[in-house]
Amino acid sequence: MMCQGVIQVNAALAMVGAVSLSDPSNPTTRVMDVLKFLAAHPTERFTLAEIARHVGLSNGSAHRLLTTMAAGQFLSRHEKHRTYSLGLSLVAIGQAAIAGHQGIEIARRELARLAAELDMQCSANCLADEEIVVLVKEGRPQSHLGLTRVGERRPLMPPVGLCHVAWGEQTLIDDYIGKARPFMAASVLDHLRDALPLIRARGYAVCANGPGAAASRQVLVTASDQVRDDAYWTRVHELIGQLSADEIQLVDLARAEEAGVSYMAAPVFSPAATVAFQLVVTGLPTDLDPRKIEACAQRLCAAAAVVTAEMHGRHPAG
Amino acid sequence: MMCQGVIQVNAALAMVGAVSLSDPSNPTTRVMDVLKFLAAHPTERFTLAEIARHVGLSNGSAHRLLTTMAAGQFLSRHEKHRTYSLGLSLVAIGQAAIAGHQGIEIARRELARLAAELDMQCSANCLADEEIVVLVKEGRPQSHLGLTRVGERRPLMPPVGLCHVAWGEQTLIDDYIGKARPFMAASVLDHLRDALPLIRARGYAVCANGPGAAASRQVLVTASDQVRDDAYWTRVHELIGQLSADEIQLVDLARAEEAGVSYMAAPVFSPAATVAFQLVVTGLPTDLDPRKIEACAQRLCAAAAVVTAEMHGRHPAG
DNA sequence: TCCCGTTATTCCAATAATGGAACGACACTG
DNA sequence: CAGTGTCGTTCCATTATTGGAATAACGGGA
Repeated sequence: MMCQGVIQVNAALAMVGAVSLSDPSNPTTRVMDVLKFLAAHPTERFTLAEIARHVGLSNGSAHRLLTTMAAGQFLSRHEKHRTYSLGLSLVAIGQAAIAGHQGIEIARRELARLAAELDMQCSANCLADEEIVVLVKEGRPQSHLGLTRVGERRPLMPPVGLCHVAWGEQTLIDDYIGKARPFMAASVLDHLRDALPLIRARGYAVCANGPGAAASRQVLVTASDQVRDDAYWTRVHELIGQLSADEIQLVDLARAEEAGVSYMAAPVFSPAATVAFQLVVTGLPTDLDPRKIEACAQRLCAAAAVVTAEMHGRHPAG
Repeated sequence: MMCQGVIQVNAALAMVGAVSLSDPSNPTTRVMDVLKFLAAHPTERFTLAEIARHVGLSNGSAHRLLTTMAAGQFLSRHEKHRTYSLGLSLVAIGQAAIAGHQGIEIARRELARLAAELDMQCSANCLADEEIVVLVKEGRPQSHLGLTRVGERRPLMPPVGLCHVAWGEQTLIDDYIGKARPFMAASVLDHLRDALPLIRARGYAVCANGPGAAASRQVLVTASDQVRDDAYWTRVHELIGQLSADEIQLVDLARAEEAGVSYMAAPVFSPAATVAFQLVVTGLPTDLDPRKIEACAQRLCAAAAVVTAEMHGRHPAG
């Protein structure tokens, strides 16, 4: 029956607040979309027309939007080339946001320590509106693939964001699995479902490397430069279908020796006992033996625990 | 005749882009206003009604605005207390904005060095839509008055923002002086006018301490907590009228021994040869002799020059 | 516990923003 | 140097958002 799916979707929407549903063209959303788009490309500059295309605006609307934002220094405008990028006001606002979330600075400190100890790439990301947003990055700057650049956004789809999902609300879990279902073999889907309790029990998530993970990375990274059109989503969905069980969650750490570990993640909890953000370690050597991996994971969890503690977070009861 | 004033105002508006004029209730502006308000109070949390009052919105509009922004993690919502503050997405966007403005990190480094050397409070601020926005702060954290907190905003009025004005466009100068004119004695106004070429020649601005400066600080600081209503502007205007010539710009450094220096500022130029932001030193000891003040100023200018150079800025030809 | 002031949320008519096209300007190219 | 495509800007009727009041849900105090 199709009914169940519909009910789930409605529940999720009611949960979120139904704003995105009833407002097909919310002006607030457009402002945020412009900022999100520009934040995903911090070093580039875009013309009015480019931005209009990327966020789906008419030139006329984009013109007033960008002019207004530039007037307030939310965007900085390069007069010569008529291009826009994030403005200085956002620097101030970003600093203020950090001041309001003590966890961020603590996380940065711990991630830097972690990156130095393990000589790996460490980052933190949070969940924003069905997307994963990179908040902090420490360690070897700008990996060869430019994989995780602060401000970048990726859709919440396997195999990323598992910590957000594993400790998230039931509706989020249902949504996550629901989005993956059409593209996964039944056995792999079951593996994904079973992975969540395991992640909760272990306290961290670990994904194996492999052709699916690599291809997925490739697409997601290169795709961050382009519009998320139907072709993009088709590719993403195809890639999800190609993921192996180990690439979704590595149950048996011994199997890591085959292809290595793609990433490990551990959650940081907020005072409200929800996942504030997750700490991620990537760029692990491929020749790590299970013992080393276990040690890395424990070190990562320790860092996450420190951050949780210092920001007065609480581990959810269950 | 009144005509001249009107002409000036129209010129200024045409300059800015006339967006703020023709759009009495621009939805983009409202988003920015909410962010600006929350950024000015990074550590506090506000209810929907409070925010609606402060930015001048109806509860209904504020509700959808805040809900939408919270859904995208532009605001974080405290479910228990139903309060809002800046969200994690803004952390990412702020980091991205910093990545796009190389000058910021260089400025932070130089300001930190400066603060350490001089044991004073150093900050950087930029001009945004007729307001001064604090971008960076280094040195003794949170002065006794909480004078300059990152994200805070102050109206562009004497005696602040002189570097922005002195090297700014003629329309900005006219606007600045025009706004001050109604509240200043003619002689003081002349002093202000004459100060701008002096600042350009010296390469920095320096204001003396005194009753006017102190009172002004007091009002501006305490006022950052409240709505900018008519009463607020009346007080600001009164205070501007009370400023002495030395409090606007200290022509003779020897006179500093009387009351000390309120602040010193030097401009950092962008590649387009405009003022990107200004570096400010505050919290100077009151017992500095003119030689020491001169040395401080030169050290400040050196820092500004380093930042300008490293971000490939150009000093304006004139 | 109840009450009361405040707050969050929903709804609809009034209002202001939007999108599309047309214009003017620019840069690039052959 | 002219042609051509793209870009930025302006304009107006259509359309979606806004503001205000009514409603519901708190939360603090006695």
